[in-house]
Amino acid sequence: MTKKPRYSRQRDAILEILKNDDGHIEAPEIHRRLRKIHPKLSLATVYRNLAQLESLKKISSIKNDSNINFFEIYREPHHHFVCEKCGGIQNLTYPTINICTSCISPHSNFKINKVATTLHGVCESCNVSQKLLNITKSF
Amino acid sequence: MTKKPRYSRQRDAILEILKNDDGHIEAPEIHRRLRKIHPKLSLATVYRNLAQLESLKKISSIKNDSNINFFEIYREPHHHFVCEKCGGIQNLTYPTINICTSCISPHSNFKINKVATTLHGVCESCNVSQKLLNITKSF
DNA sequence: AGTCTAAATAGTATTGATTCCTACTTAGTT
DNA sequence: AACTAAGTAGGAATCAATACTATTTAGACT
Repeated sequence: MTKKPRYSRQRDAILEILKNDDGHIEAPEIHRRLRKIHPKLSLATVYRNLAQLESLKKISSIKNDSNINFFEIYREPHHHFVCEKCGGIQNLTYPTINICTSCISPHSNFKINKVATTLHGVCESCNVSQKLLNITKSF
Repeated sequence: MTKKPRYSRQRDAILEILKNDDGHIEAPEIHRRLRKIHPKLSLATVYRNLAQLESLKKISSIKNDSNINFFEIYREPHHHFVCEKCGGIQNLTYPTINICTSCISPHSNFKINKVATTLHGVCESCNVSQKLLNITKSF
């Protein structure tokens, strides 16, 4: 149905960055990294290709609480942890829970494309530095 | 710890709107509705109070795929359905699954504040109108 | 290996929800 | 009644993301 997109060096490089990173990266960070090799790469190109790659299911995206979009290479469904302090995102490595598709069945005319379970809170490193700060304050 | 905020007619009116609506409302829509009674109400005031009410756990918010924030009166934890077409949000009325807190236990230094499960797809009314459109096209 | 064209890009302008800023108003305490 | 810290109105600023436009290029077809 959807035609295979034409090759582009830029898109390839963007995908390569995401393949070789096990974290979640923002578009401007991808842009920054690639500028070292492709000095003329435009940020708009990064955004356009990320959107295209996502619609091709080669990558996936998740937003933190500040609405900033983070990208990762496509992986089997999993959950995310979003830090409210630093805005960072981490994958949670425990079995996915496939609960929703059956539960939604009463709403038979809905079309479900994605089930996302996201935990919001304070990540390990922010939590530790918060504790240290509290100790300091108590003096 | 946190001091009780001073009374404000505006904040009260915002909370009242949300109490009397079982859906999910955007800030500008709340602003629009209240302007009829409070013609001088500022949109910034609406946003500021919504943020405050949320931190007091009196309301909760959820973003659709276009990053638009929707607000509802605080209810027991439940899941949401976000429509990719119209951007609308609906509550899913089936038991919440409390899976995550135990699964996250290996990450003992994390602080978990919220577990959000959100389904993304096409809602009933958008799905129906899509089907009608396809029938029309086939002529 | 040259021509053609739709897709992709670079660079910049624009958008739009949300937040910031500042002078003014007001709840509620003394 | 005066005081003051919290709240407000109105408009400016922010900033991630998208739109726009002239230029470049993948890759198909002679």
